[in-house]
Amino acid sequence: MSISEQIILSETTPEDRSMAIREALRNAIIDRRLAPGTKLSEAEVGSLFDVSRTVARAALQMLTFEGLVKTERNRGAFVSNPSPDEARQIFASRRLIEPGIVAAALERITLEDIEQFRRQLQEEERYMTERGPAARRAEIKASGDFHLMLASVAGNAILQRFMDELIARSSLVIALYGRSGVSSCGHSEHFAILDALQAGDGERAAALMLHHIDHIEADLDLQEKQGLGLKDALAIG
Amino acid sequence: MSISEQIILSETTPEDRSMAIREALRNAIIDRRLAPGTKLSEAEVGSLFDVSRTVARAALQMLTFEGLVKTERNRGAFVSNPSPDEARQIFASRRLIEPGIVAAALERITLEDIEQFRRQLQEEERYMTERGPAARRAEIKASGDFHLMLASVAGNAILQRFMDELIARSSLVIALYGRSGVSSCGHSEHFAILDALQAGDGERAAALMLHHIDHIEADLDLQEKQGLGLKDALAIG
DNA sequence: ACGGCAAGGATTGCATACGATTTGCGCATG
DNA sequence: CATGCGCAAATCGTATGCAATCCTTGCCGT
Repeated sequence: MSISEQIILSETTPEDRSMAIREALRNAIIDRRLAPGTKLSEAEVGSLFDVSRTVARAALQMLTFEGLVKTERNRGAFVSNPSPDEARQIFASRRLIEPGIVAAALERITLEDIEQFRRQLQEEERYMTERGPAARRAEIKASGDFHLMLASVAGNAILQRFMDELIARSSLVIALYGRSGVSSCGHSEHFAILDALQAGDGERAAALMLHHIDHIEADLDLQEKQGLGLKDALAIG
Repeated sequence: MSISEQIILSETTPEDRSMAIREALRNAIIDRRLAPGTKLSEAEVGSLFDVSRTVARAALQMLTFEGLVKTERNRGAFVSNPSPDEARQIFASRRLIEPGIVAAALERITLEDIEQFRRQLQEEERYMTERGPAARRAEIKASGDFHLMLASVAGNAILQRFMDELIARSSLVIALYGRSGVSSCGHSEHFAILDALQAGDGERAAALMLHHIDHIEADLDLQEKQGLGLKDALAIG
């Protein structure tokens, strides 16, 4: 493990430290500071955050439930390395859910919300001008945030939680299989969706969202890359 | 807590006992053997299943993630008492997801699957003839199983997990707010959906599924019945 | 008589200790 | 030199102990 920053979470939440650790690890994973396959030993996580294994374990359990880490009995927890097939399932799920989210959001969104969204998107535009892995990570994160904000105004806590998981895993997949400037096209599409919402055209907004997801997935290179070594050896041998 | 049967899970799974406990509690909750609001103390659960608080706690954590129990810090875990609003969100989510599941299932379902489904449905019919709370619980459970089986043939593990949660919470809601013979109409609708699937008519199957969900929700009496026991006592006294 | 308050009990939150299981390495041996 | 066996290190799974927190309830002052 190589989290450069020893994150101080003493001040953040006096309660539920495992939640804070989950959040920190979650961010590290979807930012790709923790590479897929990285081992997350309970003791290591615990010492990094200066807590006992008990609470570290709880955090890892939560992440396992979210599908961001895979736990093998008596072996440990590892950052999830989603297969292309898993990636396809993730996007299939999003295609199913997000149009509905858009429709629900249309019912409840206010002008203030839309203003807020626009400010957020303009904020993101700054990252697009920059290059480098840090900027790319910020892009991926911000792009996901748009979808999450949309889910939050939809007013359905359950769907919001589903989206939380889907976006997190999508970020992981994009970081793994992403090809190029995902966001350059994705960004304008976010604006287009907002426009449709503002115009009250749910039909169009949903269609745009579908296209948007298609574009994101189309930009991926979903090839079986390094089949865990074992499969490579078997296939080659 | 009053789980009559002290379930023996020593033989079931030599590994991951917390998972077995989760399963047992889960069944008890959706079968309504554990009433909403029931306190699930770590020590009590632990002693019931003859494990330490640690593993009991893990099981409760998982159930909390699924939304079947609500945990209050420093207070304990309680069987979830879904509000009418939560119930509406659950069914809204199902309306969003299940038609997509039907469509996906259509692509992959085999004749054997359909045969299996029919056998299952006929099996359920036995329960319908009986009366009493036990039969009602069995009905609710079986009715949910149909949807879960459908999700499993859809071939999307993520959606399947979402449905797992939605069905579990639906069962809880139906047990809480259900009015009458949910299944009498629901059952025939299951057959109708199967017929549409066998005919390869995804359009119709999805529409039938939507109607089916509508019917289930329509049969609920979604009034704020926040008794909490206190008000019960007051009303009676 | 009523409202605030403090002591007591119960329960969770967390840390640590111990046993179980797996992995990897070294050594003996063919 | 290759191979198989066995031991040791590491890590997880689980139990239990202690401290912190919250609720209850009885008490006292007003």
